[in-house]
Amino acid sequence: MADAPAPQRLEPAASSRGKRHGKPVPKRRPRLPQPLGLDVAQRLEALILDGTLGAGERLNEVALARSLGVSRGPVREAARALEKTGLVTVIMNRGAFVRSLRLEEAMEIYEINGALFGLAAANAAERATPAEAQALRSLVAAMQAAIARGDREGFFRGNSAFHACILACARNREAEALYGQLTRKLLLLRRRSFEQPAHMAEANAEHAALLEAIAAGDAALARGLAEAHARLGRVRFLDSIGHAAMPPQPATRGAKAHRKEETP
Amino acid sequence: MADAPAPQRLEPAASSRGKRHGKPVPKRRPRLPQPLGLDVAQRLEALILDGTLGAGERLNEVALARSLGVSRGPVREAARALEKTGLVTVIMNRGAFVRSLRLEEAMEIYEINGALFGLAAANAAERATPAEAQALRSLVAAMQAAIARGDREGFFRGNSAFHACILACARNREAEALYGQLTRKLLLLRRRSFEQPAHMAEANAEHAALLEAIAAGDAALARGLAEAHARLGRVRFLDSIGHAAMPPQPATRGAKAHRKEETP
DNA sequence: ATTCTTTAGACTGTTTACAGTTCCGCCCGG
DNA sequence: CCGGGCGGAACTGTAAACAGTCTAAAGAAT
Repeated sequence: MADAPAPQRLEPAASSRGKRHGKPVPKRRPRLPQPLGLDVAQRLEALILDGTLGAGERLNEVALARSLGVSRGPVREAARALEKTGLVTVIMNRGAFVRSLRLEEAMEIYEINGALFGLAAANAAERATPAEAQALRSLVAAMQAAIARGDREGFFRGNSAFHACILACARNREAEALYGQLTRKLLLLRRRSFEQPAHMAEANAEHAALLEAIAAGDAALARGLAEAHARLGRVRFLDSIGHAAMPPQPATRGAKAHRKEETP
Repeated sequence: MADAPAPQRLEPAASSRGKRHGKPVPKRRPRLPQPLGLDVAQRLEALILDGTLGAGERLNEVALARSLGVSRGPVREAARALEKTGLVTVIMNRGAFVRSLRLEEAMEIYEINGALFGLAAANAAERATPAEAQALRSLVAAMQAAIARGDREGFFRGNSAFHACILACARNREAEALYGQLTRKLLLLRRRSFEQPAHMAEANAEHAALLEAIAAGDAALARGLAEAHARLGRVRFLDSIGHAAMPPQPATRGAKAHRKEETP
């Protein structure tokens, strides 16, 4: 009995909109150039990938609306958008739930990402400009420096930038968007990138080889290296979480999860 | 100023809900098991792929809502969902427009589809059951029959089923969904599949070879054949529309399109 | 005649209100 | 003691109302 049977409330009192002194987020928004729903969606996505909204948690429309200072409409739109990107699941008459990525699905996404990355690398080898190749080179150097000083976060950022840069070199906007979306989805599982130093060094060596293949214009080699990198990245990920299944159930913080919390 | 300064709104015909004698679809819907927005999205998608909603046309929320017998909320949701799938573009304060796929984007999608299909074929070679192989075989036979009797529609259905079956054999739900989505998006461009008989025969020969590779469990060969099939399919598509650019602009029917109709 | 300004209209973005459903606790009968 | 209806609260789905924006046509000035 971790919590009282009382209904969970994000806001304690919150009787109505009559009082004006304690309201948390009633601030006027200064002419947003984009629809509110999009903004809300981005914020919700950040909240989810950030872990503030735990896996399996329900997105209470009214609570979120009050918390974000908007009405339910944009929140609904945002939830539906996030459903399309796969971050939440919507069930009729029950609401939107933060999706918990099963390991199996993550493996599927890794496969797709590998194919996409291989395609991008091959294209990049044929189409990348010298400037882009140089950018890749400096990114690899930056990652090496991050590894040397044990900067996991820096490595993570460099890694993301490196992959994104290759996708950009491929001149395939669709693939670029798709890859970004899938990669974000993977973040559902590995909340925080806590790679081991050995892993980082290994990955960056692969990066260097791939970069050279691209710079040399060898599409076939680049593709092979990229696919191998994706496969090895998957293996490294599995290794970093214990090599075996380890379903993400022990991580569910029971404090927030008090209902059945199933996400079919 | 007690007298109405200007509160009286002159009724611009067909604006308010004053008249309702000619309402086309006010019928009560019998408890739909899915949210209305989803249903509306599916109907809109059909309308778009069907060509009823021409390229570049604006989706008038109120008109569509009345026409479908629902309110604007679900229509908005549907439009946003279709935006996520890439069938429409939404512009702030201007509305949702049926997207016209440029040839360049279609080529990008063809590339992605090729990578995805290659991945699926390789997996299928390793994981397909004998029953599934048999299903593929009968599909190829059915397509052959359709070709023999000049049944373009039948061939098209068989072709879709064949590809979908391979994706299903790959045991990668994510890839399956993605492939379907991308393929549907391609339908924006080639409204009606009017392949030439020679094209159909060529494609089916490739199907047969691919099928054999999958049945034999040769993943590498299957992947190569699948990717080649995708590439050749792209070439055939280009050939069937004139081999050159031919931008899809002449299709804008002026009757419905009275504005500038640009879709950036 | 042409161009700039004004002004009305239509439509989208957002909010608010209502109806139906689901879920939880509670009471009652076995 | 336990299982099964029963009522109420909370929440979602949907509809309608409100407010701001963009478009476009009409009028005035050059």
